[in-house]
Amino acid sequence: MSSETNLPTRQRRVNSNFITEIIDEDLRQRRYAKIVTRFPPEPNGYLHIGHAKSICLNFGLALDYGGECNLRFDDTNPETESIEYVDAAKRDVQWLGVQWARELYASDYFERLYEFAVQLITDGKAYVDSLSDEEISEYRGTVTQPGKPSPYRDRSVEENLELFRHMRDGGFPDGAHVLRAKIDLASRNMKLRDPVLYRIVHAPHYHAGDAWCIYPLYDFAHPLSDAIEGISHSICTLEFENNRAIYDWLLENLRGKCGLPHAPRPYQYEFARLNLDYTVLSKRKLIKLVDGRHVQGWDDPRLPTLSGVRRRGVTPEAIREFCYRIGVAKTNSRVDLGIFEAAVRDDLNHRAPRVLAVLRPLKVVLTNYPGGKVEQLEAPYWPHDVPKEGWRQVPFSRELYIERDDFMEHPPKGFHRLVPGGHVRLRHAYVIRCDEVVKNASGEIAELHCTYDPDTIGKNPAGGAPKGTIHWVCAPHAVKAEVRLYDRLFGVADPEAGGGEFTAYLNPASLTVVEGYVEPSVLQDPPATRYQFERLGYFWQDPEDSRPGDLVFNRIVTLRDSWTKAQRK
RNA sequence: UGGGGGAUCGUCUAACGGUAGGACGACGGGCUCUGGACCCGUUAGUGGGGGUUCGAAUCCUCCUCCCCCAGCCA
Repeated sequence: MSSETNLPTRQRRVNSNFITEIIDEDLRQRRYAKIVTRFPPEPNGYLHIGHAKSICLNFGLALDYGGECNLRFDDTNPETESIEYVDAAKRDVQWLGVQWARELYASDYFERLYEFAVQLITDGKAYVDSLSDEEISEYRGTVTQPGKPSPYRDRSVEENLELFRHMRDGGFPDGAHVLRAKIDLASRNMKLRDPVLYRIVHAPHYHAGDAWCIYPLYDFAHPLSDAIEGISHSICTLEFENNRAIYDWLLENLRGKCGLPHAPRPYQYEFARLNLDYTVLSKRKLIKLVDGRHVQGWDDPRLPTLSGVRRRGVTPEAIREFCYRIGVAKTNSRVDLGIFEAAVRDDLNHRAPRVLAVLRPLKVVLTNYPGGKVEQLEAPYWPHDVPKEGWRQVPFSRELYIERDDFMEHPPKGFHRLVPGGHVRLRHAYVIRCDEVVKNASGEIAELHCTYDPDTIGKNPAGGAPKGTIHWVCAPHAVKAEVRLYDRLFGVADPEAGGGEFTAYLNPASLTVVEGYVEPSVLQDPPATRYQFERLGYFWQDPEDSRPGDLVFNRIVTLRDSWTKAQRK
């Protein structure tokens, strides 16, 4: 299977899909000198991993085919857009590790777009309509009934030109007139029933300032922006399939005019947007979660926003790998969260040094260990299967903390951890035996009295290897830390299904905060270090809230856990 | 009831008239001072009916189901 990319499949940023096939054919036919794509966010919300799919696709194709990809802000609606979102989007795109050829704004084309509109009017292909928005809606008909022409549809070119100029000059209030394409009121495609091209909005624009009081709509601005930039392949999502007819109509009527080349021209292709289990990927719903204080901001680590997953600790490489794995197609689909988590774990497994931390401490006293003694044990950062080297010292003394879950007074079958009278290996340290369970007045387990076997560093005791190894932290040296345990944001796979308000399905346990202990070596590390807390998961310090004397860790993702899985059966 | 799209293992995705493959998962085994990782194996799919063909996921036909379209949002 030869390809125009000349790249072996494994080195491609984008798995072959229906779009790469189109590009291969276009290149074979020499329709374009090079491929040019664009990522066109509207700056009215934060980017999320659905956008990451589009970013990886558009920038990935540019890389694979030696073309280029622009970052273009599709900013034609002054009432919802702001510079905050532009800055956030740029930050997120850069963080993802892609590089745009040019940073562009549709609003920079407003003057050219105006000229295109005048050209359409001059050609008798657009007219100023003075119906109200309700009337326009009525006149448009329904999916089964054709629309009927507005009484203003046959205004003269001169009158249209005059009116349109006055629209621009500010002579009319909002909604008084619109500019419409003169296409076909009876079209089976509703989008073609004389779509509105311009509306009057007396509002300043965050980028264009107060230069305009008329603004183009997406259907007008987008294809022409593509054409201005020399885009070859304009990739968008499935819900724009019907809009493609307007896209083509505009470019066919304007190509070769107003400075646009006759050829080549861009073509639009649509792929299925990403849906991910247990979360929502729609700007409207994300805004609602943020504004409704269901989460603590756009960068809340539970959110699927790029700023959220970044703060959570997920790396851009993991996001890109995820996008590579899920592929691109036209089928509406919903991706299993497991695919995302697997990509995150695969990335972190080779990136994160292992350290010991205890989230729900249970004190262990080693009754046969000398009171004032402290040993420094050498512990490797990496397991045998990760080809990296490095060690740190971990202190060991008479009092330790272990995980409460790692001790059971009445264990079920198959429990390989500490039990009364049983042995267990302390990771990188000794084998201990539990001699006594000490309880408080209310009958809860307060601490464990154990004895250690001094001859078990690096070797097994005479009685044979214990069944389990558990993690621990030396009590007098333990570093206290707040640990934020994140779980899925919603309790159901598809919060948008089933009717009702989607916020009703929010998972009340999406955030659990515990006070735990981490081994003291982490104090020596750069704060952005990502760790595996052995047997618990991957963690890093929260970039916003963690302080040198007041550590806060986020759980990025858990480890696969075949024990609890087996327990459920 | 109109138009535009889409249907392949549980999930995502390949195949371009010639052995239905991969990833995630699940299941079983191995290894292991992490119940992690890794290794091996197994499971499991072409929505349905006709037709063309030596041969069909792929071409034709009928049907079913799903998504999108009646914003002066994108």
